[in-house]
Amino acid sequence: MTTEIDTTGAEQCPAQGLLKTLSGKWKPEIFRLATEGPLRFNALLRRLPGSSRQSLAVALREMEESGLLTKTLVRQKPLHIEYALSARGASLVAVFRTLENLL
Amino acid sequence: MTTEIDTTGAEQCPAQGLLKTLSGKWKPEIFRLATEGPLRFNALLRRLPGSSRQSLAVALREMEESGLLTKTLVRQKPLHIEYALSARGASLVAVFRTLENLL
DNA sequence: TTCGGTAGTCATGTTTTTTTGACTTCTTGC
DNA sequence: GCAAGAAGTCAAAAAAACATGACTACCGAA
Repeated sequence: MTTEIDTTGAEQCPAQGLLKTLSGKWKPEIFRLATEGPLRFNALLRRLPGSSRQSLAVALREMEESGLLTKTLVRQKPLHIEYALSARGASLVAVFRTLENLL
Repeated sequence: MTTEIDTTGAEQCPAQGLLKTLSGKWKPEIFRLATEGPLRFNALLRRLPGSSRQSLAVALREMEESGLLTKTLVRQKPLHIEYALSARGASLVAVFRTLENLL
């Protein structure tokens, strides 16, 4: 393996970053499901037939890191984690709705 | 090759289609360059170091099919083809600008 | 009629992304 | 302690995306 220089930070436009955080086989659908309410890992896995634990874990981590989702430990009945739309994520929903009127 | 059932049309939300037509290694940058003016195949190839004729051909075709770009034969000096933003593509630019204020 | 410039296609190989299946950690209930 | 359900991790295989190099087709000028 040769040493690579990372030039991915040299983006020409802020929207490119967003496209990246929403690109991938499952992220768009995860985002849409998140607009319907908070998500739990295993339940999400079942709602995305053909997906895998691995890709979901990666997608959720990246979407959280980019500030689209929040990850919350819920101290209740069966102690679990909830992924929900962040404020930033919610503001995106509005933009997407605008988008739908143009398409 | 096994027979596959195409369920890609069963999208839950119009924005998903858009994300698809803008996902891939080069499409976002092609889109951005298109906002600066019409593009020609070989010139575009040179402006995207590391890209290939093949991926560009595919990306341009898909972006045209999805109505983001128009493809025009220009009957002039060195008879060429121009890829330009369609009206629909241009309206997206406005949305992206809105987006940038949220990020 | 051959040449240079246009815009591609095609087969192949490499690289990246995703899936698969086994394994881990934590917590609660029995 | 042991099992069961939560949310993962890891290595390896399979699939998809992309790059490379050779080739095609079209037009206009020499």
